[in-house]
Amino acid sequence: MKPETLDFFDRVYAIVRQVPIGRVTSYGAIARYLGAVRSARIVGYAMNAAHNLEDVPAHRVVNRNGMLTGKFHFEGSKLMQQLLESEGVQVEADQVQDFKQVFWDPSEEL
DNA sequence: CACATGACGTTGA
DNA sequence: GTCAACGCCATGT
Repeated sequence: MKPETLDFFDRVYAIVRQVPIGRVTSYGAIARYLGAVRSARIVGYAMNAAHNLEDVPAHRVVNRNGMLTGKFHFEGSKLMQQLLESEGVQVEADQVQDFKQVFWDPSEEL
């Protein structure tokens, strides 16, 4: 692992950790906040790496569509939805309901 | 060193 | 409005 990359990952983790309960954010929003608008995919990659870290609630991070794209990467396919619902986020068909409301933009609220 | 892959996003048809 | 293709950048082989 390269130090610089770790820094990027660390930044992503920092943002995800600061996501309020009952709120979700998107990979692109995080990438944009970090100034890496074109690295939205890398954010997802970071989540994959963060998969082992308990401090990083990856379940609060969804794609721009509000769809739980990474649910398959969790232990159980339903775990992600379960966690979100447990926090008060309505999820249906692997999609966050009222995504516009629960959406948390670090660039605006942080 | 070059090729293929991926928890995404944007643009064009 | 939906669907397909391209681009971006880090990782793994």
